Amino acid sequence: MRTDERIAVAMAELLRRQGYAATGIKQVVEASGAPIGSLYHHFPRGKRAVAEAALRQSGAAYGELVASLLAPYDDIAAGIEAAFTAAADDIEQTGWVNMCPVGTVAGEVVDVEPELGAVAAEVFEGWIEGGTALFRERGLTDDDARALITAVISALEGAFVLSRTLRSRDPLIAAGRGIAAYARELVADPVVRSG
Amino acid sequence: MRTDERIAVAMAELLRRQGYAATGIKQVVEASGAPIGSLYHHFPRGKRAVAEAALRQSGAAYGELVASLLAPYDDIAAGIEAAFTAAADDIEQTGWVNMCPVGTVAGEVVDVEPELGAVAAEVFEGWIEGGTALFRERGLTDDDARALITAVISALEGAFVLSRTLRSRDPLIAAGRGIAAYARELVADPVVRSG
DNA sequence: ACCGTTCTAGAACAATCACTCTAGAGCAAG
DNA sequence: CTTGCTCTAGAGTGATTGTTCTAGAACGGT
Repeated sequence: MRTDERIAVAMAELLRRQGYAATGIKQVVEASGAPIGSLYHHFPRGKRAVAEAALRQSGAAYGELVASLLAPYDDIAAGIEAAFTAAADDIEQTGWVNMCPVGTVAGEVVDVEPELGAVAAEVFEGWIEGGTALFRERGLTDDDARALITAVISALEGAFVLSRTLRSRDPLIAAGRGIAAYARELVADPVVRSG
Repeated sequence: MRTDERIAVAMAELLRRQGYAATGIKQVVEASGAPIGSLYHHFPRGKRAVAEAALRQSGAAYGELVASLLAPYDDIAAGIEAAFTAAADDIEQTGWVNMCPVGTVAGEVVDVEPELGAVAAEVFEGWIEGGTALFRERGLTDDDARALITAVISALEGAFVLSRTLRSRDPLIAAGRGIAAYARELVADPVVRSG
């Protein structure tokens, strides 16, 4: 693995545990094994640039993970419930650490570090595009597919925060059941919206 | 308003914009008008204690707000959709600032400031208790009521992050529709779970 | 008037922050 | 062997962090 990748991975790992502001560049250096000089050689724009790389990298990985969880199911609702259950399993087994830093960092930086916020927005938009395509393949209209994946991601991000804070699988399970109900409703009664 | 309340309010305002770690005690002092000495007189445990007070205070306020949005509706699903729509209106009108700091701070601090995380957990649990009671009054079983309010809060918190980051009402609207569908399903087909 | 307590006021402190700088290691090309 | 470039290496920089300290203002009870 290249040095800049090692740095980005270490940053992502720290971001998902403690967010952006609380993560020091010295911590990243220590965790990655790279010296400070190397970090600033590979990322001349400093901490912000490292965080952007970390967000893009783990955003892509996490998007693929969710897609791979949903893909095996022809029944959209079953796939959604399975994905949320898998998330609950994972978060419990890893000691209630978030799977993905994007949600945490996004909430923290949108108003204070606009460039980082823009990267988080790109990641979210990528997930929405991917999910929309997936659900359209399963027969939903474009509008319904987009609304559904948006609800999936919203519920997943929020349930992660609650499950992590409460140290309980319940929020992820409840959120999964909830959005699965939405999926069933959309499959049964497609909504055609204007605009 | 008492000095310690002014300090907590100023802290809450900063927390919901930039989170815990990025908020400096000097910023709180400046925003509240109180001198540093006063702050450490009222909060001898420092920044952490101020943040705890801010979380409890705005947690209570926000819980009442959501309850007051749901209460007028006999139809649970209609109430949920209305609450999410109201949230979308608010966040758009205030320039995409989060309504409540609890979600942002929770994600940031659970693993790094356990006491603050515990306070966030208390707030979430309070919301869940209140919502469970409300939905039970509307005829749901205890388990269904608890699962539904947990899904509501999860989806609301997550959709806030997405709406704020994407500068769009869509996530809050989609999440509201989604959880409303869950409510309709629970009203039509109550699930009795064992355990 | 006097005392004790509560609260205001901000200068000062060590620690930590993101970052810069200089020096040299490693390597490929000529 | 020399040259030029990429990357490693970490000591050092000024600014900022949360917190402490000392001094005095304000106030109620006697």
